Amino acid sequence: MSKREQILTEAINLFSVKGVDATSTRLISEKAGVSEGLIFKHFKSKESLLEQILEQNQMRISPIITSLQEIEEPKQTLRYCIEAMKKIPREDYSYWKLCMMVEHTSGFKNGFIDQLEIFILDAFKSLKFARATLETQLLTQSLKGIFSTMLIPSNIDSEALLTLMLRKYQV
Amino acid sequence: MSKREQILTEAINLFSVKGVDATSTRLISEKAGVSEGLIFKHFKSKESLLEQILEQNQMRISPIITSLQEIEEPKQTLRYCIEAMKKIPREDYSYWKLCMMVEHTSGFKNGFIDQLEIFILDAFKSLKFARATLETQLLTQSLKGIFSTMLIPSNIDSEALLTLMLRKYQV
Amino acid sequence: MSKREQILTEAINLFSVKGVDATSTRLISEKAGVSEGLIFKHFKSKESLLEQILEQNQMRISPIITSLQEIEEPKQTLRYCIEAMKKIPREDYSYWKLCMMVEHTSGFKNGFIDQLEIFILDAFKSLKFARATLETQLLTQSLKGIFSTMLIPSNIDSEALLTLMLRKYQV
Amino acid sequence: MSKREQILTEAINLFSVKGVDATSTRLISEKAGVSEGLIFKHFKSKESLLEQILEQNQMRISPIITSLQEIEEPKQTLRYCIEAMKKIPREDYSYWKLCMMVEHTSGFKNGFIDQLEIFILDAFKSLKFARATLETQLLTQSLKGIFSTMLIPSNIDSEALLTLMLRKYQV
DNA sequence: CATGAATGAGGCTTCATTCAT
DNA sequence: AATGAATGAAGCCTCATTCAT
Repeated sequence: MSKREQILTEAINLFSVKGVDATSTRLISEKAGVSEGLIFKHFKSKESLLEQILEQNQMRISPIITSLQEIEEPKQTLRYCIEAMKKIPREDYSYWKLCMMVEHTSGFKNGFIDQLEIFILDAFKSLKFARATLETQLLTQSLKGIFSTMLIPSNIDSEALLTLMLRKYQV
Repeated sequence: MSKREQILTEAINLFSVKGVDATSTRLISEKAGVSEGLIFKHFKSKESLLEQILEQNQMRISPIITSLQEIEEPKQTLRYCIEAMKKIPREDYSYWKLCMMVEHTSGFKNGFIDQLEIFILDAFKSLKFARATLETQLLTQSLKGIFSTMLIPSNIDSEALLTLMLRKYQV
Repeated sequence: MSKREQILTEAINLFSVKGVDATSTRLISEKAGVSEGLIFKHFKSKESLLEQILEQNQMRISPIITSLQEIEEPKQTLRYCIEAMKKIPREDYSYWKLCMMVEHTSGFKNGFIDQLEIFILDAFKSLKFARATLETQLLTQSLKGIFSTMLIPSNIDSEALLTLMLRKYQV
Repeated sequence: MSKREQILTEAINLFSVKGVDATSTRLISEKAGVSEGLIFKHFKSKESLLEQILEQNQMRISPIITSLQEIEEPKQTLRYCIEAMKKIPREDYSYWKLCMMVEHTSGFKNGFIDQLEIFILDAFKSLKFARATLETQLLTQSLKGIFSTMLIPSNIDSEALLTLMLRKYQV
């Protein structure tokens, strides 16, 4: 792993645990085992480091989106979306938690669940749900709630919640 | 409003908008129209200021809890819980948003919805739901998701989401 | 003990233990059980509080000086001076330690031993010591060294040192 | 002289003149011609800066100790100890004054004279003094008293005092 | 590519002091 | 005489960032 990548990795970890502002570039450099100056050589500024991290969105979600696009049956789409968060590799949790945290202070809106929204909407429409948009928003927000129990340590069995959800939507 | 209260008010506002770490005590003092030193006379430290804010939990939620306790019919309890967030005074939004944000970095867990959990659980049990605990967790997390759309600016009609939710639970 | 005196007492204690600069008026007020403002009502400023403390010099040393003045025999004077520090009441130790400390940073020079100097000089002169002045300075500085072992906790038996000194001067 | 050394030098000077607490890191940085932050890059904290200064003890005294160790004749040892303070380079005065001042508030005990103590004790023992320990303590404290007249501006001729002392001990 | 010395701005906090009550 | 709220200046320290090497 290149030094650049080490910095990225540690920054994500620290940002997601302590928050962006509470994480100093000094600490990042120490954990990454590089000099503090190198962070600025590679990323210009702390803010831009954060931006570049958040831009990893595409790269981290694309395999899941690709699979989604291949599904034709709307019910299956729905099931896939509800269970999608189970497919996230454990080492990406920090990244998605960071996305979640950032949503509160900046206008950023590219959490994991957000990106499933269009697929869910299409599925509901295909299934002739009255008020498909509203149904989409409801499911989306519910999934966000469940997703957060996966990212923040808690003693909630998120998989069980997803199973229950599947049954509710009969998919 | 006493100067102490002005400080509390401005701190909540700023914390909830910019985040705790990104809000300087200097800025709080300016917005509150007091000297910076006064913050520390009243609250000892920035950290303890945050703690004292978070302790307002009881005071801010008790009217709603009190009403809840008087309800006997479980279906009505459920309806009340689902619609509870509508009863939050607008001037408390910042406070609850702050609670939400804090959940991610500290272990703090007293968001608004969290406190409805026991009532929801009792209701589900009374209604003989199989897996009442799981149902409770699902509803709770869904409500959290919806609640966050109320606190973070978005173009989602949260009231409509709640209505839809009521219908789903047939209450 | 009046509140004014309580302030004085605690100020002396704290100054002598932590040093003047490291002792805050707030701490003094707390230990003295009075409000911080009262210190300034009585003493105008922290600096002036210190000055008023240091002015207690006369009051704290006069009984010893009085006895000294009544002695006619020079050898007895010498013995009295050497043993004088034994006559200091224990509750005055803090005061004299403070005097000692202050000597290093301000030009203040009224430590306990300093005030014996003229009597020692007279005695040496009466005893026809060659270089009476020099002898005086030597004895004075030696006594200062011994005195400091009384004021700063150490495992030196200062009384024994004084006895040895008496023997050296054959008084 | 490196910036780190400039900081050390100025810190010693200011500490010894105004006292540690009365010397601000800002002032040190200004006198040293560096930014205030650099002090903390090099020394972590003001307290640790002081500690690192006090640790210079060995470095500053070792040439004198080395010479002492080479002396075999006890009388000569005694003479050397009594006159040792004359061998201190003038630019070290501030350092030793600081050591002296610090003795009063912290438990620190490595003043210049303290380190001659074992040699003096050995000498007295070799010379078959009754109560060698007591004699040592007496001489030590006397020398401390004299030493302080060298470090604090006064119109006492400390060299003359030392000469007188030599004669008293007949060395 | 990588470091480490260096900086200026700003952060939290404490201080001595004042003033209305 | 006594308090407690309030202040402005200053203190120590950390931060993101730059630059020479």
